[in-house]
This record gives sequence, structure tokens and C-alpha cells, in this order.
Amino acid sequence: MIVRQAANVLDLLEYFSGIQRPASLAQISKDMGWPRSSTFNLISTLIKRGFLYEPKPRGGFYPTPRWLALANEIAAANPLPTQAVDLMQDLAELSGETVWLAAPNGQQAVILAVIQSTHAIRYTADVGKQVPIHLTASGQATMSQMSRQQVSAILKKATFTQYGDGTPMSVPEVEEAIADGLQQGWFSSASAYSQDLGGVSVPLTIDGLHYSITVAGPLFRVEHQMPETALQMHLAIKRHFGSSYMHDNLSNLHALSP
Amino acid sequence: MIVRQAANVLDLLEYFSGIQRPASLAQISKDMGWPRSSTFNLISTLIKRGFLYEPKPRGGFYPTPRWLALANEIAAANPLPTQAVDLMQDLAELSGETVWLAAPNGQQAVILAVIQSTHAIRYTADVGKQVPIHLTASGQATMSQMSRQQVSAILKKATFTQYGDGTPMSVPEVEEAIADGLQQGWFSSASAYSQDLGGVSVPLTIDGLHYSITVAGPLFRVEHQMPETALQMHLAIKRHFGSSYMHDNLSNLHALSP
DNA sequence: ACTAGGTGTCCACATATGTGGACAAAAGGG
DNA sequence: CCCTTTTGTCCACATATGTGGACACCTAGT
Repeated sequence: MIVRQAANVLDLLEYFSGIQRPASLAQISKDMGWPRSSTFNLISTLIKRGFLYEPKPRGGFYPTPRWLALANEIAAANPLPTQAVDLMQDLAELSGETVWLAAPNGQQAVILAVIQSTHAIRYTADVGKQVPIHLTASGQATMSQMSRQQVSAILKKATFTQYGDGTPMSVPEVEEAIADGLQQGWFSSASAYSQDLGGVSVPLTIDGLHYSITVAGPLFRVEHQMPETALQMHLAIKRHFGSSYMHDNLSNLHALSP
Repeated sequence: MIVRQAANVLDLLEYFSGIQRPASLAQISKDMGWPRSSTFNLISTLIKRGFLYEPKPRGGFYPTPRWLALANEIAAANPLPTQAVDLMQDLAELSGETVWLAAPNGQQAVILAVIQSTHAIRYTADVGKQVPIHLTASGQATMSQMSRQQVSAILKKATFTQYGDGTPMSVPEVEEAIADGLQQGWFSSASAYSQDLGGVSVPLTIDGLHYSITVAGPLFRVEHQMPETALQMHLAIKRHFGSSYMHDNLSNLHALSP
């Protein structure tokens, strides 16, 4: 069951992050398609709790910096290692494509950090976006670090929807993709979940937690250089983490090195 | 009407900001006093939306950096001028007490930024905290920048509760406090809303928006030096903003200068 | 292997909740 | 100035929602 008013709070947060200026009750109500009275209730709750305020009288409502203060404290406790951020930055510059870090989350992989490509035509993903763990390179790369049991637990519940013409459509296909990825040291996908999107992912274990790093962009731009990209990624990881980072399964990544 | 599930989201956010580590469903349910099934619903909603994830399987849930990403975008749009932040920093060092910036918000004043005192015994306020606008120095300082009509609109709806032994208990008392504050260029309170808390506030107009800056601490430490504090504040404001910042009503602040 | 205690998940019903509509007050236009 | 529009606010009822309890699964300890 989805908790509507909880989702509404999130919607509102995203709304303000989008418009980036105060909005009146009526404005919000219209933009969100909520009844005025319901909007009023939600807004007054947020105001009462100090999460929303009226920067100037009759000038509309806007979130207080309290969101930022709390989010900062939360993020400070689980920081992504600066190494990982540096690595991403490095890869973003080398490849010019969008780079992200993802973690497994049940049947999905969540994006925890992104650096957008600077290309005019690029894939845009936001932090918090989720993709099916078994259908995407990002997800498969995280799965490659799990035990056989964990993987099969995920695949048991997996469903298959044809999102693009590269979508794997059966459990064996996914198992094979993971096996291949483990062998060659990197994972790729092409129009698997997002049509016309191609990407290369490598697994990364930090502090015992399993992540994946992905470099992705429009298929026409990335598809012909996946092995080179994978090699770049591998070398970059080595630069930033040494060799200690690697999951046991990944010793064969070395095969990539010249 | 308070929207319960919206408030629950906020509670959860504050909860994680407090414990700063992943918590299992059962843990959350216990700590929050929510039924397990309700907790489940709320959590799965947040997960589905990419605001919560499971850093490691069976290792509890934790907010994703998406909160931070959104809060950053929101805060970036309405930045408090760096001048104001610098000013606060300056005052915090000079006084050693807690310093905050507040804005009017209906019948309350919201705290938008705080720098905590370094003293062992100090007043602790968080961003987003609200105090009655008519009872506190912070609030009165913001009101002093409003038109006569706006002030009386607020006072018309005002209610009086004796929070401490310095709480003003009638509209005329508040009006007098504002008049006095305008005349001397600063506002003070002592045990008005928080018992044993004393503070000095000065009004501040930035980009046409009305704020107040407050230096506050335990009454025994601050009560005997309020005029000196006010002078320090006034000089600091002059340093950081020049004289242009001042609201028309405040020209008499100059009286403080040596 | 089996139990005990832990986890997350699901569903039907009672109850708490969202909402249409009516309101007052302010803002804007002629 | 009055009239119109738009603002925020309130309430009673119908309806959408939270929740107790039962379940399946997993882990740890005997």
C-alpha cells in the first residue's frame, strides 16, 4: 500500500526543487492537482513543523533550510567515500558521459550519486532513481558481488518486461549476463531498460558494501567503445582504490590491464 | 487539520538525522510507536520513491542522498546572502553565544539559520524552530520592520500564554516593546518564551525581506551586557552591510554608535 | 534438525482522513 | 469607490486509509 500523504510530501519537495521559488497555496493546488482544502491541510502541517514558511506575507510558501540541515546530518553519517566521488569525477572527465554510483535495493538498484555528462545530448538520471536490478548493467554489476543464494533469491522474484529491444527476457539470460560480466570484468547493457541508452558498469566494494559504477550515454555514442571504457574504468579504480577494493570474484578484472 | 502521514515523514527524517545509522522496520516501528504494518507501508512508500534504501540486505533502512540533492536545489534558489552568514559567524565569535537569523511566518518567527554557542551551557535551537512572533525579541525585531497595519493584523490574532516570568501578557505591552525597540535600535527579551533565556535582537532587511538577528544565551550570562551586545551587533552589521541595509524605521540605530 | 525469535509482507474491516463547498478577507481592476 | 477575483480558512460527511493479526521466511541457538 502506498501512503498517499507521505508521497505527497515527497512530490511537494520535488516540486519546490523544480520551480525554485515560493508558490501560493492556490498555485500549488493547481500544479499538483490537489483540492485546495487538502493542499491547505498539507501545507499547514509542514508550516507547523517548521519545514515550510512564507518568505514574505502573501508572497507564497517555500521550504525552510530545515530540510537541508536534516539532510546534511543524514548524509554526513553515511558518506560516500571521497575516493568514490573522486573516481566518478575522474571518469566523468575522461568519458564525457554521465557517471553514476548505484547500490542494490531489493529488486532494484538505486542511484546514490550522479555526475551529469556535459554533452548536449545525454542521459539524465537523478539521485534516488531506481532501475530493475536484473535488467540493467548497473544492477547486474551489484549482483555480481552477491552470494549465489542472494542472486537466486532476487531472480526468483524477478519479472520480465520488455522495456527496450535489449531487455533480457528470462532468468537464464540474466544469469549468463552476470557470468559473462564476471568473466570479462565488466557489464554492459544497450537499450535494456531505457531505449537507446548504453552503459558500462563495474562492481565496486567499499567497506564491505556492494556498489556499481556506471558510465552511460546515448547508444550511438557509447556502443562502439565499451571495452575501452571498461578498461578506463578499471584503471581509474586502480588509481583511486589500489587493488584492495576488489571483490573476490573480480580478480579476473586484471585481464583487462595491458 | 494536521496531516498525520505527512508529519510522520518529517518525524522519520528527524529520526534518521538523530540516530545517523540504518534502522530495521521493527526498530523504527518500536522507536516511533507505530504499528509494524503502518511502518511497513510508510517505509515502502519512501523506498518506492527512492528516498529510502537498504544499504545492505537485512541491515536496516536509511535515507538515500536524494533528500540532500533536493534540499540543496531548494536551498540554492533562496540562499541566505553570504553576508548574513558571515555576520552571524562574526557575532558568534564575538559573543560566544548562540546566534540565529529568523524570519516572520504568520504568528510565529522561524529560525532560518543558527550558529551554536560553544559554551557548555548554551541555548540550543534548530533551523526550522518557531517561536511566537509577538512574545520574543526575535519576533518583535521582525515586526518592527512591518507596516502599522501588518503589525496590528498580527496582534489582533495574538494569544497570550505565560511561558516564563518575562512573557508580555497584553497587546499594549507588545506595542510598547516594539516602540521601545525601535527607539533604542534593538530588542531584548528575558524569560519571555524560554525560561532563563535572554537575548538581544536587531532587525535586518535584505533584498526587501525582513529578518532579525539574535544573540541569545543563559540569562545569567547575557542579561548584564545587553547594551554592549547590541552595540557589537550594530557595528558588525555596519561592517558587513554598510548602512544601506537599514530599514527606514531604524535610522535611530545610529544613536548606538559611539 | 528443530525450535524460538527475529524479520518483512499481506489483507479485511473499522476508523480516521481527505475533500466539496461555503466563507471571510484581501487584492486588483475599472 | 465598488465590484470581481483570488486569497486562505473551516467544517461535516463519505470515503479512502491505517492497522491488528495471521503468515512466510530467515537466522541463530540448542
